Amino acid sequence: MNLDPSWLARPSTEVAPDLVGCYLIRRLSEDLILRGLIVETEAYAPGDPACHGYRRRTPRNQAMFGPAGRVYVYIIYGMYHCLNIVSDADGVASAVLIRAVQLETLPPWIDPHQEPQHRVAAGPGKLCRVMQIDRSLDDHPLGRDHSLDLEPRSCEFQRQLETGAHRLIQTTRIGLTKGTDIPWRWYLADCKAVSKKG
DNA sequence: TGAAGGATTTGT
DNA sequence: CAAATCCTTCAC
Repeated sequence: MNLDPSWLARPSTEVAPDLVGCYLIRRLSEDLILRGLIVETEAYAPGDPACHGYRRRTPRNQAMFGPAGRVYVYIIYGMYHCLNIVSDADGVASAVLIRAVQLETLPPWIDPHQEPQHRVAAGPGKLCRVMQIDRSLDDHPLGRDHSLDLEPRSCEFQRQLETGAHRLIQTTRIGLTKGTDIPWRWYLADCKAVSKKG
């Protein structure tokens, strides 16, 4: 990972906005590496009724309680997977849901006629589908030697944020029944790859 | 052991 | 707006 590991060992509400603009790397083989610009994230943290770790540690959510720099992957609605980057200190149930990425290049099995490239990973379930992320990766570490990795923002992206050429919007999270009023969702303004507006 | 429900997506 | 679809969690 091109990021200092301690960078993720902060509260998810700090990590989530900082992850927007970073790259998610999926290494499927030597020849097939997918890179996606993270454009939308959500934070889940202790004391948050929507957090899977809100009640207690279970076999499903145990990865969230682990150290920062690993991933928490779960199945939702019986048919989609969602990818989280585990954050904060070891023992703290904290993670950042990656809700959307903008893929640099499409994997060869995706037909560009079916859907525009900027929409194929617009949504947490869709990005896991197109990047072939499932529960077999749950609790796996991020890193240069691993099938999942993270790269920091480019200098140019950072500068565009600072000059206002890119804007980060903070608002409420999507699809929840609890904690609906907590504004822990961040996305890149005017980005076509974001799952939903608002 | 059973039932309710869910951090979604898609099509009507 | 409702269905698809099944795993997890909690109650009895």
